[in-house]
Amino acid sequence: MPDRPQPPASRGNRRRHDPDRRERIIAACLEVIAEFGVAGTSHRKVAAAADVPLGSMTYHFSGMDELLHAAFGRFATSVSDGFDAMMAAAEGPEEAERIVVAIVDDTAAESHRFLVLTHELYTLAAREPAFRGLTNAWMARSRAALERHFDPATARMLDALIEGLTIHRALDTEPHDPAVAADAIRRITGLRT
Amino acid sequence: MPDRPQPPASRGNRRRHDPDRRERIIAACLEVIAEFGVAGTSHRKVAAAADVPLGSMTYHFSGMDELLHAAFGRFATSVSDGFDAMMAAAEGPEEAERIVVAIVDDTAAESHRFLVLTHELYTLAAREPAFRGLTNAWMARSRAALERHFDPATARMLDALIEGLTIHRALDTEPHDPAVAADAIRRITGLRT
DNA sequence: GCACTTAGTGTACGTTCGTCCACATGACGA
DNA sequence: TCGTCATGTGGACGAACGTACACTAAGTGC
Repeated sequence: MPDRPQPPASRGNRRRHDPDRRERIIAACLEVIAEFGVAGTSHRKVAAAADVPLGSMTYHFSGMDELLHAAFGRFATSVSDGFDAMMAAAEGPEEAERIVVAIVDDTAAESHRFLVLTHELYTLAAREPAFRGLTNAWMARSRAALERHFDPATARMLDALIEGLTIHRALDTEPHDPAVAADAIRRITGLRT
Repeated sequence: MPDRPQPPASRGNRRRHDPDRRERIIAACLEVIAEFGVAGTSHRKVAAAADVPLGSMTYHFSGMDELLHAAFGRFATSVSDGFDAMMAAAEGPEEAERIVVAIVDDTAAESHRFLVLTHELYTLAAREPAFRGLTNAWMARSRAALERHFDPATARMLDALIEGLTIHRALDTEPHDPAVAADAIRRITGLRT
């Protein structure tokens, strides 16, 4: 039998020292943004999602902006990592092109979460220069990854095209002919696969 | 000497019947969104910007969603109108291509407002299907405008490319070589100007 | 000019928000 | 074991929010 009164079981026996706390908050923040948008994100919702006390929010982050910055930084980095790894795995321009086509198809079809988070970030970056660093770094890494297989100018064009194709595919409710995207990419790369 | 107390002069002697009121609210709403984002838009801010009483908000619009829908509808329509007019003015694919290149250059350089509002709309559409109708109609009109000069498949590709180029140009802080965008567009159209 | 309808408004309510700070708690050297 | 310190917390506070509704003002037929 414990000699101190137990904290309410529902809150759980939170250990005081929790080294992953900050990371958990960031992860929870991304989930909240994905569900409610930046517009609907609040310290309270994030705290609830991460199962941490409200006070932890201002303890770990100076304010909403810092939290958003950290969350989107993590998001952009992880997406960049994934893209870079895929490009690194390709063994030549032809295979790289095939992978790019697959990415455009898959992104549009599957990942709603990715789409929402990306746009929330772009929207933030469009208005507040403080978030431009994030998008800049992301774009720079995308281009660098593409430059493994294409010349710099083509890499830039491809990067922009991927962006536009992904957006239009995702937002359009009518079904798309996948061949159109593949053809567009081929016209940019100039490869005759 | 008036027998009734005057309303405060600062608020002005608002006429009761004001047929443009709804439109003024919509216009003010767009300005608020451009400045504070959807996240920072409230009935109160819009009412202040439009110089109408708070009660007018719920009188003219059932809620924030309806207001946003009306505002973005107006925005998308006006942008579509502009683009369509420009395409209609072009006298052949070569001129159309030149105009498209100019649009990409200008949009990135000048219109911060356009960029912000566009992304706010996309973000909304990405999360809430209720706003997809707006983006769908917008995209459909863009494609139709391009189809004045290009075949349907090329028009789709061009539309997506314009999107991507505009975004990347606007968000990138490093200066861009305009020739890259022009070259990308040429690769898609296949024209040898 | 009066009675009645319609259009529009001011305000108060309950909710949710971010921030703050007095305090509780675990870590740790003596 | 105890005292001290840094870490972390709970709850209170004022500001801002959307909504609802009793009301005023303008329009309209007589």
